[in-house]
Amino acid sequence: MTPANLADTVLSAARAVFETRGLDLAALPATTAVERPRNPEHGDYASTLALQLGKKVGVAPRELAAALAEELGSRDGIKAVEIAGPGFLNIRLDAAVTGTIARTVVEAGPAYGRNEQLAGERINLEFVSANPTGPIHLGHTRWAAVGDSLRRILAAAGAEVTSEYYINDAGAQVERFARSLYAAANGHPAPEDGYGGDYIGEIAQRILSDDPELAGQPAETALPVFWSRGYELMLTEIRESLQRFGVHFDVWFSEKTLHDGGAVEHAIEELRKQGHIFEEGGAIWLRTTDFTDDKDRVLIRSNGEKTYFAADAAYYINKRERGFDRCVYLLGADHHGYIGRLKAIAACAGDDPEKNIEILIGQLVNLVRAGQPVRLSKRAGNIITLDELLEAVGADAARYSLARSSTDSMLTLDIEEITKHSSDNPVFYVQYAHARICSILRNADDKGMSRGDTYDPALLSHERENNLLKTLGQFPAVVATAAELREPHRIAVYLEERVATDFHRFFDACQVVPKGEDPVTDVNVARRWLVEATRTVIANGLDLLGVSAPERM
RNA sequence: GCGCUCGUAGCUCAGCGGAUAGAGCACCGGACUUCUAAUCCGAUGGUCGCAGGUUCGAAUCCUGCCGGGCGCGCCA
Repeated sequence: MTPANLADTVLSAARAVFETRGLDLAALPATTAVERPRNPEHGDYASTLALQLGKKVGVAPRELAAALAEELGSRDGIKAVEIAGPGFLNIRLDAAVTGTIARTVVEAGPAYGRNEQLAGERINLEFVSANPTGPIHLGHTRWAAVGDSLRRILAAAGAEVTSEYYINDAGAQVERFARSLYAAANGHPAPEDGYGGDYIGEIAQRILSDDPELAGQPAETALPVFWSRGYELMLTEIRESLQRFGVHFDVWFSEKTLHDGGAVEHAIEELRKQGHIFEEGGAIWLRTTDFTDDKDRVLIRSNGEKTYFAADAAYYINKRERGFDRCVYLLGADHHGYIGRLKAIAACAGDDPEKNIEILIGQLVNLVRAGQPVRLSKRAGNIITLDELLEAVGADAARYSLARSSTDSMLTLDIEEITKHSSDNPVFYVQYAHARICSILRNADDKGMSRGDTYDPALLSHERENNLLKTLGQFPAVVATAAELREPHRIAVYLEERVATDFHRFFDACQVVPKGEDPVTDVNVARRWLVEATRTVIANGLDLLGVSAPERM
């Protein structure tokens, strides 16, 4: 029995009690959950349903709990139900019930943990979207890791997800980039408003090696070439960096195509139809203050130029026209001022800003080494690049470290700590559990100890087997919660503090493969099921984080 | 000034209203002749920033204050 099954049982028992006593069935929630008490004396699972409902229906919580306990106690698989404190229900299960979780997990395999919570939802997930004017750096890296995990998690929850990278290839930034390349190619210092950093020189040299004549040519003819070649080389480099990081984008969306294809004009027409466009001082405005913005925004400046905001609006409308129900934006804390105006775009377009658009804000990341601020990057000038981070710590450690904590909290990564190949490093703690299991399974196979078709779940009765089984049973709920709250770190915390911990403790106390010449017992076989189930959960969980599950370490 | 966000062990961080607030690092003490010791077992370490409020119950929700980070353009 999984926790979800038990929760259903609790709810159905509550319904029975309500019917018997003539209580208001409308007070019952649609779903409930059971929790795992920290204190083992409080049973296998606990429910707070009586506490929550007591007041609603005017029955003392303890009295309601007593009735629920009696009803629940008669259900299959439940050994005992006790009432504690103000009305907690502490539930104990029959010995074999928890043991069946291993079969549930093994049979589901890679699908274990997937759920249908977000089935039917079409989600556009936009993240990173760094300007193609320099390498991906630390500021983007947290979202690369978290965004890609979120993509996997939302998909596991049944959503149809498209991950998207918005390329800001129109406007002044890329022009500055081109001018910087041109200056570097001619041995001049970067323009006042241009880009510094060694990569500018490197890219300029690559362009020159293809076309050495370019250096001497006037800006008029050379700049367009530096623009297009520089853009191409930079974007390729960005794609390759992200690929090395294991981050996948379904769509690379060019801002320029938005302008060239008339999407901005189209968007303004759509917004005009909704009645939120006005003219003032020769400029075209969107009255975002009709909704959640603190000031109105210019779409077309009085000199005829479209603003970046106009492209934002056009992009949002484009996404909706491509059929996405929900447009999710992952932005750094330095962009939190955009929430109001982005939501206002959706509202001005006639959408529901609470449903069709969602903006997630993540705090910034600091890097230190042994407690000291990390030296500045040579390559990017004043920031650390993703490539440098990858070189220093590797993709697995980098992704895990970044995905491990809530994006609400500012994160300080210590390079020294995450490069340690030892127990100091949480990612290895989880990966090691997986490698250990693979080793056990190899040994079992060598001994001809197969899993077979079945096992006796009652034999998995050791306290540490029980804890591990109950932990494995929580995985689908953890995935569902991570998807619902857009919080990938819950997967990492669960793997680390629950699964890997419970597995290592189990391993320490319970022999899986018989020692020496000992015969294979039914207990050994049952444990093999448990170990395979554990391997499945760790592999599935690490996959959601984009971290590898090694078979050997 | 206005707005967003964070404040939990020496450090880095968990804890979507539940029971005695957790983990890793650091520090101290134990456990390997047999499935991986990158592990396990134990000890130390807390006014959950402060003060009120909401309720059976608050680290969690509300208000105020203090402290850190960030943002407030016909810039991109």
